[in-house]
Amino acid sequence: MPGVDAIQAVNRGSQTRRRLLRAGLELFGQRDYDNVTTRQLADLAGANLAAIPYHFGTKQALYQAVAEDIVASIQPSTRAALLTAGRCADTPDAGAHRLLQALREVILAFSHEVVGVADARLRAGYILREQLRPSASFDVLYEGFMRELHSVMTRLHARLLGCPDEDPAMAFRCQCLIGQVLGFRVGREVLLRRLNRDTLDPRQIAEFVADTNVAALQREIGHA
Amino acid sequence: MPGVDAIQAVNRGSQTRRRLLRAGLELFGQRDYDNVTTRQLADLAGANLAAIPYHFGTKQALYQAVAEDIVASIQPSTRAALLTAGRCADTPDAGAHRLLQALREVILAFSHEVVGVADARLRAGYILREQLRPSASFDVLYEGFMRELHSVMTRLHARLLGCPDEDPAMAFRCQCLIGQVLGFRVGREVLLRRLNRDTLDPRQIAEFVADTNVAALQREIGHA
DNA sequence: GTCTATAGTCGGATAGAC
DNA sequence: GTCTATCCGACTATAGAC
Repeated sequence: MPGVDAIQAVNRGSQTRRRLLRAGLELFGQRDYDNVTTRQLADLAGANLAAIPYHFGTKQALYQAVAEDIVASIQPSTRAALLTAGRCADTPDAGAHRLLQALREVILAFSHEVVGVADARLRAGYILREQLRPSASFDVLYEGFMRELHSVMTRLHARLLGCPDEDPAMAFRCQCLIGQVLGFRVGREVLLRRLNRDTLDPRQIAEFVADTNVAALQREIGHA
Repeated sequence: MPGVDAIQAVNRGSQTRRRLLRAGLELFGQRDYDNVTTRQLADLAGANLAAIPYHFGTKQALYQAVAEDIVASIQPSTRAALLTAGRCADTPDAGAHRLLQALREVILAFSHEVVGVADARLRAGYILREQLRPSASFDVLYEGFMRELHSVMTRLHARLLGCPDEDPAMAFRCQCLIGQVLGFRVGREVLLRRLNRDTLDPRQIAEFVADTNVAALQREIGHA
């Protein structure tokens, strides 16, 4: 049986670990890997420099642990929206209205993750950097989230437009849709300058993207 | 009058300078500022390490000179498309067909710059990094290209939809459009995995984005 | 203009006391 | 588990010969 001292030591250790992960998200979300020093990570976490090799082995391993943490902290509501939409796309007699509704929910959830939730800026920063220069963390992010998002959206589009799931045009449409959301994150500075503002309302962005795309699809289906 | 030797020295110097700029685009387009060393720049340019301080003063100054080079090397055809479209948006009696045609040309030109031309990947890499973490180079890029692109697209949309230029919704739409193109650059890895391919055809991307957006606008106008 | 050699700084990781 | 002290390597920029 472990003594009280040992248990306290374990708790202290796991808290240091958590604070290092938090500092990792904060710093790697804002700056490139090589622009973040182990000293900054340790300082921000209120930990000692040697705590990084101790808890993670290397700086690189801490960086990857942050990716796993990002995947693990995706909102349950987003997971639920993807699950519902996936089922909906698999239901043969689902009508256009229900498919569009599901797509709308997925876009809103994804937008919320990218521009809405508390750490959205940091997490999106980390993910975008991984996209520009994939490392081992990219697989974690892809398998943990992106693959399913892409797959569900593609199948919804295929059903709505009466195309096979494998039609490349469906993947292209889906890529455009994701790009629209990411554009508000990547091109944020440009948009702020254009609008002469210094903030953007995340909900407004999410609803704008969802509404314009759903409306466009509605017109496209009606027209066909 | 400068002697033959002096002229040859000047030529050699300006060629070294040009090769350093080229190496800068190559390396800063792929990696973050701090992930590129002056040694790598000098090696790739076939120049000496000390040539960087000599020609540019500092590594940072070389980095900024690359931004100016990017703006300067935007295709004349793209400049022409923007100019034509801007004039078109300012012509009070321009019909929807002409406005849509102009928009189409601008999207094609922009897509070509981002995914088509020879150094598109490198230039887009540089610009995307600047968007994620703006430095002094961001102003160069914004004033040299982005502002006009955004402005022209916004005005075209405003005319097409009968809204005032200042309507934030027009800027939002424009942002979505730009995001769609950038999405194929940023999310390239994800799309390739989804399609189980290892290349994408730039022309296909450009025409896909242009066609889907123009068609959607046509339906929207017809419907209103 | 170009080169070699070097100064000066800072980074990640380790060793070993507590 | 945490700390201090330290090693070793890599980087930018400069000095000064050619």
